[in-house]
Amino acid sequence: MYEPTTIKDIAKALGLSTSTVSRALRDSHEISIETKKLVIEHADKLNYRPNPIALSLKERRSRSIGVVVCEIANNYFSQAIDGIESIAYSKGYHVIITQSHESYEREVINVEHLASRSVDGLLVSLSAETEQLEHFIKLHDKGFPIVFFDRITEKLKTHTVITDNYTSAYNATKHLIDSGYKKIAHLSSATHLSISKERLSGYKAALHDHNFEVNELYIKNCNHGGMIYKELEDAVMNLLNLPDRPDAIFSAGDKLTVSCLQTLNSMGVKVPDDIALAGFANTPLIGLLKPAITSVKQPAYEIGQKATELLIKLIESKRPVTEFEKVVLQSELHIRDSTRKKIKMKNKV
Amino acid sequence: MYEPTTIKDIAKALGLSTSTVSRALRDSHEISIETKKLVIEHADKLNYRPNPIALSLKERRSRSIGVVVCEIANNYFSQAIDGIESIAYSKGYHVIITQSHESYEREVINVEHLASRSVDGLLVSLSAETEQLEHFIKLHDKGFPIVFFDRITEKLKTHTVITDNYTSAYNATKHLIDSGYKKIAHLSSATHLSISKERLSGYKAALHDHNFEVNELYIKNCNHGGMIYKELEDAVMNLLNLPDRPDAIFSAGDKLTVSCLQTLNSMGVKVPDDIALAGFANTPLIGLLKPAITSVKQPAYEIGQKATELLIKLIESKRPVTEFEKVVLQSELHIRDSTRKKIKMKNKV
DNA sequence: TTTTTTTACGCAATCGTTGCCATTATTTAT
DNA sequence: ATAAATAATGGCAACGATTGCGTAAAAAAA
Repeated sequence: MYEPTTIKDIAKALGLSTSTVSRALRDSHEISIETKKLVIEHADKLNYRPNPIALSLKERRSRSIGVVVCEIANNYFSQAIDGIESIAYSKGYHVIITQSHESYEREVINVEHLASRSVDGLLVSLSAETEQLEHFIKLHDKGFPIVFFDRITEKLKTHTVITDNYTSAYNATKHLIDSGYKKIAHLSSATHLSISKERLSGYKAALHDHNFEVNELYIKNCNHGGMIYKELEDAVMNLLNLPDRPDAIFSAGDKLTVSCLQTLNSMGVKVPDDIALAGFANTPLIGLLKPAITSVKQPAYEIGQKATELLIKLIESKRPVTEFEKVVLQSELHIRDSTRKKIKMKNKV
Repeated sequence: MYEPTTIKDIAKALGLSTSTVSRALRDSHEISIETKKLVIEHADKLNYRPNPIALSLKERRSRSIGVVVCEIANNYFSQAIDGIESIAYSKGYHVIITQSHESYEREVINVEHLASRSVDGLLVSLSAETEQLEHFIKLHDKGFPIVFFDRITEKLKTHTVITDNYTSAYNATKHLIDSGYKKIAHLSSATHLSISKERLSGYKAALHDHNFEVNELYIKNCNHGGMIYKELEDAVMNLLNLPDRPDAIFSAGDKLTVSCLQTLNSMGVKVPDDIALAGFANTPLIGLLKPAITSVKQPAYEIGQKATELLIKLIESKRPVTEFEKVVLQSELHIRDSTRKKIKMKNKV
């Protein structure tokens, strides 16, 4: 029912060949000025737009890049996507966004669809469920351009862009220590994710450097990355019911941090008086919460930009690339009410 | 550099014609079982995937739908997109998401790119800047399937899906009145948007039904839909500096509601004691804010689903559709601290 | 005037896939 | 034994746009 104008329609209407029309539209020097004018006028009148599908088929590229993230509702990712778009559009690429919803299966489906030629390259942040990487390796081995950001993997040699998770976690933990908290718990996402590992080691290092013991009971992982509220709630409950209850929680993700506060609030646990809370979070609302939460804010926009620049470089490179960059950007620690200094009971201990 | 397997590769390797291979893969009855087995095995080995671009070119459809919203960082829209995806995937369609960032120009670019054949239909929520609708009318006149949701227009005859904005606004305003507030201001998005108009009339109707005068000084519009913080801040400031300062604000959008609270907080204005606040908002964080905000929660997920169902029906219809639906879904009013009952000073007035 | 150059265009192949028709070989009916 | 039917496959065109090559006519040079 909907029939866009093609080059053929113009050719037929003007009694020319399709090649002439094509060349006239591309302003070739071997077409007379009068014919060009005629063709362009007619194309305008018929509102002609070249069919990008036909072009893709011919040029074997679509000038678009695919994005695979777990959830666009997460502010970290929506900011990253804004960064991705800013670079992509400026270089003439379109952006196709897909969500894995932390599901391995969905990730595979999205990747396969995007890659099978509708997209020139992929920007990926792995889902919490993903442990198998075959779907990426298959493509990567054939030279298909992929750049990982945020949740990356070492199993493929390619560009990666991340926040300095180690330092970010170290600083947040150190801040809790400096504020007088002694029993600091750590709430994180799926154990096998790169971000979880890096943040965990930053947390441990800070404890270690300040002569604190690492208590394994204080470390809780949510394997669904907070997608399942119950899982998070159980983890928090578990921490609260510990015989030696922690006096602070350092959480390692947007969703975790917010849900953690929600659980604490709903249980009537006062933050920071009963328990302090600091965590990774990119929500602009974080400062408006009750209480305002001390947060690690990642440079999501810049991460998206950098990842896209690297991807486009990969796509447009004439020869196979063998040298890969690992870009590490710094985060900002925003100190707010949820980690207010603990009043030290100096003479009581 | 990246060369996917084609039907030709299989044909050559097996000494068959491309047609035979094609038919074997589609399990045609006119291909012998042995040949089929041979072809399928080889296709598996070479990890063959049909090229969707070639298919699109041939079938003149891409089995994908385009989405144009102002901002995915807005929870209303990310929830709507989840609804869109749920239906689209179940019917075998892919979803391409684009953002207008409330810019008319960007909207036009996105629409033209999506429509010029990379997409079978469009789901649209208009940008705050959009007043001209030529870019949609051109397509619509040619029979290109478009469904509007949320910010709709009457200038095109097509399916639309919205929240009952009138009733939602009416109820929120009524709630403020019932809670004892007398001077209720209204903060809204660009005046020409359908949502603004409908919400404004609901607000006015509630005032009218309770014998309140409509004070035009109490009605503020942000023509950039809250994208520019300064604009919103000025509007709020303006309300606060009015000689007869309002005692409540009813705001008409996710971003507006939250930014309004932010401005009030930063100015040291107490909510609800100095001024009450109720507004449209779909952020799950709304209840965690300080104070928790009374909110109109729209059925964003369902709106996305319904709009997608209608669009796919349009796409797959054999004959031109002339009867269009206007689906109106109800919202939920969640009453929270920000509109706590005003203590009536009975004998003092 | 004849030869060479230039101008301006058309033809056909290409990208990957499928649909239609033709062709061959084999089987069945007469 | 011959005609007809069936099975299994190949060949070609088409989808829309681009492009190298070929060529006619016109213009320029000899």
